Amino acid sequence: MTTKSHTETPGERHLRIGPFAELTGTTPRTIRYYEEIGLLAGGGEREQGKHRNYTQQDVDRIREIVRLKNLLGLSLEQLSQLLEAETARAALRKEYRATEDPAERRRILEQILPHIEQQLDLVRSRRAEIEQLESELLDKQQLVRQRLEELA
Amino acid sequence: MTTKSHTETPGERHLRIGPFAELTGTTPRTIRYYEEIGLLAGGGEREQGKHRNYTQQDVDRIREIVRLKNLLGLSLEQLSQLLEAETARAALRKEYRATEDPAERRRILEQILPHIEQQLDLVRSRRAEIEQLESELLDKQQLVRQRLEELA
DNA sequence: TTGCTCCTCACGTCACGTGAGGTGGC
DNA sequence: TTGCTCCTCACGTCACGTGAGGTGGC
Repeated sequence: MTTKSHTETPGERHLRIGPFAELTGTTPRTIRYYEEIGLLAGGGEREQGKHRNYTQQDVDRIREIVRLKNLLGLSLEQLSQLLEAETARAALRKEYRATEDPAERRRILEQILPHIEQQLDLVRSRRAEIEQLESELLDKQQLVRQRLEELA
Repeated sequence: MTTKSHTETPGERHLRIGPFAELTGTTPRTIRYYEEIGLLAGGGEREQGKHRNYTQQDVDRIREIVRLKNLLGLSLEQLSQLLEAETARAALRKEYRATEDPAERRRILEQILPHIEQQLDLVRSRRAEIEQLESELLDKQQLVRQRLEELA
């Protein structure tokens, strides 16, 4: 067994695009496309022609993108805006940890709340639509079952 | 006020593509495209160049397509298959109404059930995903709120 | 008859899929 | 060194959007 020349850190760029895509439920082409349109900073600086490398944080980020895209049916344009807010939030978190001042901390936390609210609104209205569809299907099912009973 | 030369029937082809698209939450282009790929029988027989006309039934059908597409994220290929089953079900309903034989009716009803089950499965797994996302967001929100309390 | 809506091409776009031909790195 | 994965074009595809130029029907 070979030994790594350095210890693993969570932000280490040890993932190549293949395994990275697999971990995020996408394909290498999708990852390159997201980089192309600016959704994803291309695995750090990289000389032309060299391989992309990703971190575990990148995995989390893309997983989140894919999830929102699939579940909410957002365009990459819309996702891009949502992610800008997400990035802004990450910056705020950093600020948060950097300060000890309670007033400052309160200001930061209060900025985060409306962003969560916004996502919750999207998710809730989707859930309402799904539940509506589900209940209609259940009604149909019930109707058919009832008729079957009547035939017995 | 002008009088129609005939009485309104539910299956009457009185809708032109514009209002039809609006009623279904789509665009004329989308409707033509669905016809092009065979998802929709093009508003009855029609001589080349003449206007398409649709019925209220068509409205219901396309609304259902759009809903399933948006909520479940299905491709038109997958929808096409789902709609074949739907069409088969419509045929079964007709058979159902045409017969009085209880054994025959039972057979028909039992064919319909698994189809509803299938759609329910799709819808339920979607709902589970949405609910998972929602609960994660609620957790985040709760965490931020708690920290705000601690600062007070 | 005049407008408005509709018609049919046909090219554009978004979000990737799919090779082709070549290079990087364990 | 050999394979495998990665690289960059670049064209294809799905689900429409968007004109262009022309005709239908209240």
